[in-house]
Amino acid sequence: MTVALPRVLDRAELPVDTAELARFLIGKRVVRTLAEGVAGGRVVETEAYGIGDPAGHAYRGITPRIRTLFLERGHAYVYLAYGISFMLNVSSEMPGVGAGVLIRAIEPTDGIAIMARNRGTERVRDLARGPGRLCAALGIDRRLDGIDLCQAGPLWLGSDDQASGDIGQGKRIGITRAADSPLRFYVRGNRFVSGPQSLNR
DNA sequence: TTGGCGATTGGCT
DNA sequence: GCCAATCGCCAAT
Repeated sequence: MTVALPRVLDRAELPVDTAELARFLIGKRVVRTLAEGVAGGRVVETEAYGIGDPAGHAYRGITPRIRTLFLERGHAYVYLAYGISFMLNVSSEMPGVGAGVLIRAIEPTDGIAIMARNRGTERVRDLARGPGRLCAALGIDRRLDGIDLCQAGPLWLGSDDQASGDIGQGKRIGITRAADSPLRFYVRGNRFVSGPQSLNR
């Protein structure tokens, strides 16, 4: 089943601060347009990698790979982690400043059959629970690095279609530097959020 | 030119 | 819970 498509988010709506943007994106929609149809869902988990963050990829300055993290807020930064999984980030600050928000999980709403095929599983809960799974489900790779997410196209951000629920905040997952900063945001109790249950209450 | 490493995942114990 | 898979990047040689 497919829900009516949301409105494309306007860049002016996006908070400039990285942590604020990470919280703002909870409940928004990620929409992927593929040859087979539209796929996507509601954002239920994000992490902020802000200015001067030792865990952020931009910490050591700009390089060719992370160039898109320095684009004006609302652009995609896609990279390959562990040689296995792609990660989708939303650039989050003013042009020339390197920072972003990692989209860690979405609650599938559209194109579930497409995502199931891309993921090789029928279990809806497992389609996009985790940043690598999310990219696999939506067919996101480096070809989408740098695209504008505030414009209708192959991948874009849409408005809320319902209240996002109670938002929790806690430590980020899977990092070693600055590991204790509470920069992860999630919908409390939502079963499409990744990580152990103990972190999602 | 090279070696160590990482914002993960899935399978096995 | 533990661990291997897998590869692009980049700091250091």
